Amino acid sequence: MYSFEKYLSSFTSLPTASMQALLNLFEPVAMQKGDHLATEGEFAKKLAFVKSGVLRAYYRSPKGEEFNKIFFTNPAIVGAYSSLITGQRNMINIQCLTDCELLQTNFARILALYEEHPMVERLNRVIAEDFFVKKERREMSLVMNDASERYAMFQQQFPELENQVAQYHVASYLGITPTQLSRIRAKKD
Amino acid sequence: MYSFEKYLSSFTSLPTASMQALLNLFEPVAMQKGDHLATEGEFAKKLAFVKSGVLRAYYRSPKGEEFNKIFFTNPAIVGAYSSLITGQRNMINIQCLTDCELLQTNFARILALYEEHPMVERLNRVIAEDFFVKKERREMSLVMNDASERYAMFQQQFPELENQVAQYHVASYLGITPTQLSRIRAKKD
DNA sequence: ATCATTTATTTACATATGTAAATGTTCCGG
DNA sequence: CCGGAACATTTACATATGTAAATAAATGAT
Repeated sequence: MYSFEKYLSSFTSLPTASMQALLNLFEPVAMQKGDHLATEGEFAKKLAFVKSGVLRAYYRSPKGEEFNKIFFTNPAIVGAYSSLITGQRNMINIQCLTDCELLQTNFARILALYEEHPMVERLNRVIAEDFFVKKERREMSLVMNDASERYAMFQQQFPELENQVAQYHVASYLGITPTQLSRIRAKKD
Repeated sequence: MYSFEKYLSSFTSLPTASMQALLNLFEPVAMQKGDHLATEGEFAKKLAFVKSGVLRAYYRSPKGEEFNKIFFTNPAIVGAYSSLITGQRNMINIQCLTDCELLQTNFARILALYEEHPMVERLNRVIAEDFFVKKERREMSLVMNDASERYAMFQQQFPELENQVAQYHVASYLGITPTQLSRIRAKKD
């Protein structure tokens, strides 16, 4: 398991005092399978680091269909990022697919560090940029690759995950129905 | 036409000196239809503001097919953002679809302002976050909406644009073939 | 262990979209 | 203006994927 500190350091190095100030904001939280970390319509407040377990972010269409957007496993930062940074109402849901151990804080507390610890703001920017790049890769693959290619990529990007979450969650992530995922799997053999 | 300064101010307010320092980095450039502002495989350097004209960002698949990712019209900031911020080789192409007037600079010159003008770094973060939110909306619509819904959304988001660029560019943006776009258009009447 | 519930696969059919080729249309350079 | 090139639409057919329902398999609670 990657530690939070090690994960943060992989983005940009922080003065020890700033790193400590930042780490101190987070407290351990145990969540259960099915629990939500963020719900659409709210104003998002929480940001967390995934120590263990699996979460998903998903949209819901007006008709109530759910669309999985991304999975989170250690190490990852999880939160309704768009809502946190814009202050707008949150449009996504974040839910534990297994029991999870998180390190959690209120995002406002991080913002409050900016003045005294400018490198925290820089870290935040670097993380935002990293999110951006990952999102770009996913967008690219949604347009350029067909479902069976995306399935192969999913297996590479999240090895093991296929055994930890329901097939229909994977299908939803790939943008297809469980039926179609079954067909793709059947064809591979 | 939105001015660059007004556009920047819409993100976050900057001290006059910082705004001036930033604006001074940019110089007017006239580009012709077909010219490229960024090409895949390079290390991106340029960042520009669109004063007039239309540009597209597009990927190319290994087989050489092109996939339009987004269009840029006034007011917008255009550049191979992922490459600029990560320093990795650029994966996208940015091309003028009409003659364009831009305000252009070398991204490194903006980074060089960070120490003396911390608000420029903040502005940059805010813009990165805005990109992120927009990208999220697009990703969402690629999964949740079918092509004919995406077409309607495109018409809303880029009114006028349909008359300025070739139909197959719009089709590529929607993730469908020109044939399919024709069918969708035919069905509307 | 057993049974009920959830999840996965399969089947049959419907629809959206792709491909390739033919046909129309628009646009631009001479 | 003309004629060719680029673009758009249409047609016919192929394929990917969706929907709904039946069946099979896995899982979890008692």
